[in-house]
Amino acid sequence: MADRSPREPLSRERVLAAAVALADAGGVEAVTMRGIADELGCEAMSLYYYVKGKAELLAGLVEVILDEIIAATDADDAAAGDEEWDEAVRRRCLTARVVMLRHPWARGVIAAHDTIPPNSFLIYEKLVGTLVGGGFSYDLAHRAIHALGSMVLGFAQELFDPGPGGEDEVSAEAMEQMAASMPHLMAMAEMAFHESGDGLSTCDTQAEFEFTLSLVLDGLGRARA
Amino acid sequence: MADRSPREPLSRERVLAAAVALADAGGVEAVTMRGIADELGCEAMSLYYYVKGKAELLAGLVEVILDEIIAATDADDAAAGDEEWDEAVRRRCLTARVVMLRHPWARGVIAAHDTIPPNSFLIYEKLVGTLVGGGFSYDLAHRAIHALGSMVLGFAQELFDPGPGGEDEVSAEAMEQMAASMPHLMAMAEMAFHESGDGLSTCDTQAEFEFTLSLVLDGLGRARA
DNA sequence: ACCTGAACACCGTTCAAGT
DNA sequence: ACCTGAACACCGTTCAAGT
Repeated sequence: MADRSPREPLSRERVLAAAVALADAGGVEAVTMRGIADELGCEAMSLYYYVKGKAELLAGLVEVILDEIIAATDADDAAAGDEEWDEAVRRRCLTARVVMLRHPWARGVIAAHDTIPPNSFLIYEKLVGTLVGGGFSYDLAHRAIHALGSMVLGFAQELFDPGPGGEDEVSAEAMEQMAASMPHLMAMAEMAFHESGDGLSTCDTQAEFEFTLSLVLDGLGRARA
Repeated sequence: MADRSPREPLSRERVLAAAVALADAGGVEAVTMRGIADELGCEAMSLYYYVKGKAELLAGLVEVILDEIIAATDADDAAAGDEEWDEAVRRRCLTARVVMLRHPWARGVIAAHDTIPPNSFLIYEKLVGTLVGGGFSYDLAHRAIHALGSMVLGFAQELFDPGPGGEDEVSAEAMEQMAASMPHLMAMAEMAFHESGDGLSTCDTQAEFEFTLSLVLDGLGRARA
């Protein structure tokens, strides 16, 4: 699979794209530094100029497929006419699932990855927007995100957990810049902040789990009748 | 971590236990043939006498934590008095979650693993039993299993899919033996068989996904009001 | 039957060196 | 700035050989 074109410049995007192609073809175990290099017609060490290491590369893969989900749902949103909040949410979940099915390896990689992909916030922001627009309180929207995330991605993530890495990587300005473009997430975070006295609260995933569980059990009980 | 006792005989169980210990302490990446051997005070090659390879070892790890879930829920069941179907199911989901939280690495390993762990059928059998006992049709019980599985394990598995491996590994007698001890699963499989004309049907995971999605969305809509 | 030494192919990663 | 050769530590796995 080497020798695509005489001299296409390397780039982080090309590296990630090659990695995705390898994963699609042969699963995660096919994603190897040397394999990617082969695909790109370069040496394995060249990749380190665009990616810090294997871990960052896998994180990059997650972001790529999340971007694919974002692109797909955005296109859908643009094509959609007037719809209720639940119609919109259902539609987005289904197209997200289509993307996930296109990359069967992604489930495992996402589940194994422990830090939150930054671009997932874009998805949440939009989702919370639709929910609040549909009459949801920020509190319920928060629970909804957890419930739906556990369905589509396969588990609920922490939303506001800074993670063990500390506050490096993202500068304060970049953070504020990001926050400015996500009014709904900000409002939601503030909500959570007020409720739990001690600073920026991490999600109570136990409570979220029980909430979703109740949703499902209630629904099953109703379906039984 | 070597040199536990002068001469404890190796065994598949000890190998898996050592692997779990390593994973608990350092994540999946800490699970290495040589690492396990160190833990057990033997050489890496000795492990191949009890485990076919790394893949089978990971499959073994999944079974170990499923066994842990089974043991925990069984103990709970024994301690529980009279309860409605939904109380029992909720309780089991919660204790299953406790086990999953004890082994954070398990989520990724299970999600990455593509074949169905045999002992998961034990869990399903019991679950279907409670549901049917609670007035569920086998059809709805089937959907319930998918919905709950996607919550606890993080995704819905195929239930009757023989998998790409063909019918080796499990002999016909062992299969029948197993089937005899799982009347509810058998009944459910027969149900699915009758509905889809063409042989032993694989699950329509798309339909299951949409069903669970509707459960969640309906529940959210109700919570909003 | 159970375990191991030696050996192989392959991996991620570093670093000094090339252009 | 971008890429690579050489080298290292570490994998999984095989196989013939030990007891």
